[in-house]
Amino acid sequence: MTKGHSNLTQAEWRVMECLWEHSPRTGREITQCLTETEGWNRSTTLTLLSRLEAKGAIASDNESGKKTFRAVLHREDAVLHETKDFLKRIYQGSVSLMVSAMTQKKALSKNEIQELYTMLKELEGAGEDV
Amino acid sequence: MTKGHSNLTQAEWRVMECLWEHSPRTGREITQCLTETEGWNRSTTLTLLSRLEAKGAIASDNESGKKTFRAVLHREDAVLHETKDFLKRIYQGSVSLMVSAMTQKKALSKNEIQELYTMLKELEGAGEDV
DNA sequence: ATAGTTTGGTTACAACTGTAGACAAGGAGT
DNA sequence: ACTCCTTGTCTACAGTTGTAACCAAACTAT
Repeated sequence: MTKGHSNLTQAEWRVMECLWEHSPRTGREITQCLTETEGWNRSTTLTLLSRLEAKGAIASDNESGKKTFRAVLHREDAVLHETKDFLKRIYQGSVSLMVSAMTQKKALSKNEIQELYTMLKELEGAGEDV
Repeated sequence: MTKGHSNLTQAEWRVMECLWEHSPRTGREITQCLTETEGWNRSTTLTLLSRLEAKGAIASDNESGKKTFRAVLHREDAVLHETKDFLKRIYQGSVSLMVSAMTQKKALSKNEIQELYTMLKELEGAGEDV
């Protein structure tokens, strides 16, 4: 799998996005959200929710009769994990290699470059005095 | 799928790496390479080779009795495709978002940052007069 | 020619994914 | 209490992926 081991699948990722956006949420809200954005059948979303709960990525609370789901896995962590995994697989773990490859292929817009540059300039500056 | 549509799977990617390193190559060389690096059974590699050929990512030549395989899909293209796909999935397509996320999580070494910065500085310079 | 070794192809199979129908428990309206 | 809707669980199923055993053609050394 573009994925490794306990990574999220693409479909699961979509569910998480939905929960990260706003958590906790009722099943109704989640299924609705994904029916709209992905055209999924209610069951599909529910199944994904189970799988995610099994994986420990989300949890459900059932207090007061109303069941709600909430993300346990933090977006940042998932993102970082996925990113590292990706970089390792394709670029031996190096971001610079990636950026280099992209620029070579002219896959970065002027804007992107500019933005990146500015960001790094700051980092460099901040880094000086550490 | 961590993958979109006609993307390479992780295992397939490994086979391609092997072929990209040096192409064309005989089945023997490839299976050997992957047995060493991945511990795969000969058959496993052969199966992957078939699948890759079916996908059109590689091709085989059988002239002079000796069969050889060669990469058809170029590494750069595969890499670019995979990268775009990844960025879209996780960072709405933005590299800067990615770098930003990584720095926030302190997932970039000083070196990486330095390297990136230098690279971009040049790009910026080159960009001026386009 | 014969037997053993390479080598490639075919088939298999379990785990994982995407996707959803069927069913059951809990509420709401009458 | 009875029926209808809502909501969650279970089951299913086809396609993909990782992994490999098995078989047959080719090749090699006697």
